[in-house]
Amino acid sequence: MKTKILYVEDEPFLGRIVKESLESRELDVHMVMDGLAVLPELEQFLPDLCVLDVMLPNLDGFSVAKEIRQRYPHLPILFLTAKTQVEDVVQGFGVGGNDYLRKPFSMEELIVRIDNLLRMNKNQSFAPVRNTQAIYLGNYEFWPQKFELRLNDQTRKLSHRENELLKILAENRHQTISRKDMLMRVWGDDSFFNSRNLDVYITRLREYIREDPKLQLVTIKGIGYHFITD
Amino acid sequence: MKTKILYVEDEPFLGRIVKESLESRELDVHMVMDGLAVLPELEQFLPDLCVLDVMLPNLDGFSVAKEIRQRYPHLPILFLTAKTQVEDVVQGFGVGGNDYLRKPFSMEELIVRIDNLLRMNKNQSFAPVRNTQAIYLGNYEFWPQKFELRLNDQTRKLSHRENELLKILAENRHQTISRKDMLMRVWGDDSFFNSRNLDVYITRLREYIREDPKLQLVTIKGIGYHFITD
DNA sequence: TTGCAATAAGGTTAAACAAGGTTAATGAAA
DNA sequence: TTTCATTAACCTTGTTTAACCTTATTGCAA
Repeated sequence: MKTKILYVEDEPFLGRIVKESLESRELDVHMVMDGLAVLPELEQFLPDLCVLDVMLPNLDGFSVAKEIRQRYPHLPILFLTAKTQVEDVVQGFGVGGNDYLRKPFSMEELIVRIDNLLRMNKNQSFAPVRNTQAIYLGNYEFWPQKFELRLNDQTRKLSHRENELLKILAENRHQTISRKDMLMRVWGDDSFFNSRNLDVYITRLREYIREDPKLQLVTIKGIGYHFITD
Repeated sequence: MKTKILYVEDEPFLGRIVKESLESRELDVHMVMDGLAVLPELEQFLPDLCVLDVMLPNLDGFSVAKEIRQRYPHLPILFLTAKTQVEDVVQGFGVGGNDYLRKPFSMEELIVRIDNLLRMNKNQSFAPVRNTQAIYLGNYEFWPQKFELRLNDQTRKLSHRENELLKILAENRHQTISRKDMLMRVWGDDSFFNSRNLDVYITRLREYIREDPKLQLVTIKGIGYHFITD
């Protein structure tokens, strides 16, 4: 499957050139022209990387990045902007950006920077969970697109929330994941009630993975969880 | 423990300014002025990140980067150079660089870019304990990724704080570790209450390792602790 | 130099508190 | 009307705070 780029740009001219240029490098590019359209598209498309223009109608690129970062802590974000002031760069990294390229830029440079971010991120997250492949968790097979968790020849159907949560845990196994990240990605906010909700789902997932004692969902009180799979 | 930066720069003037500026941000900076001196220093110092000037005497920055990359696949490398041609940028990423900043640059921008690389790399660097499996402490086995401390066939689950603290002690066994370092790494600050907190956890860890009299957690009053494991 | 406070640092234990675990009941949607 | 998500109630555990005790270090007088 091709690497997927979500490209947010409101200048149609520049947009088309960049999009085509990236596509000619075997990247699957979706372009969005409005800040408000980014999050819905993101959830649909599940890209491997975002390229964001900063000046956008309705919702500026920095705000968009903040929202993205809340839900997807490891998704690489590259800003592409005419703002050349150092304060803008600082702000860009401050809201969770991972690179910042000033306009005008050369396509070559954009490409090597994209490649670099993808390379750095490869072992992180996100990317693993997508296509029709299974994720192996101890003796279990987890099929996130099918909402299924298998052990030998038993298959358990997962609900939407169960599936989302297990996906996040699986993507981030062997790292500590904050409760906040989980809440933002599964529920979209981290209010008190959703927080107790998360506890309920953690209990349920622990029950589902109980058959393999190698799988451990360790609580880190006050912080989050740590999923151990071997 | 401070984050360590290896800075390779042959212009003494610029070098001093950048070094001091980074040090004022609580980074531990070693500066090297010759391409050939980089690898030995690297192995000694084991930095968390390298900042490389490209034009160097004896061995240029790109070649140095290639060597570094061979040995340390995940160590972040940031190029800092007067070369502004796109081909140079492409080459920089091609040899394994992770960011490329053109001279003249602002200190602010360098700092946010360094922070960004460190943040992105957090979970896969080559720091001493992270990639290790078990750490053997006398008759005990300590599995920091699993939050487990084993003796023969008994396994004790450690809490987050217990685990962090034992990790620091284990990493620094046979050296004196200051209370301040421990507090900063486990609690993030060294206020009075956390300080008493540390005492409580030290007591607890002493109880956990009591079965092997070779293990001694020696108090050095007014300074810190010294963990003896044989 | 010895001996003896005085003080500060840390040790130990238990209580208080907050975070999360568990289970069941309620509510909403298909 | 069954399934899933949410809310609620009650329980367990880790972390922090507090109180009291022990040990090292310091300063000073004999």
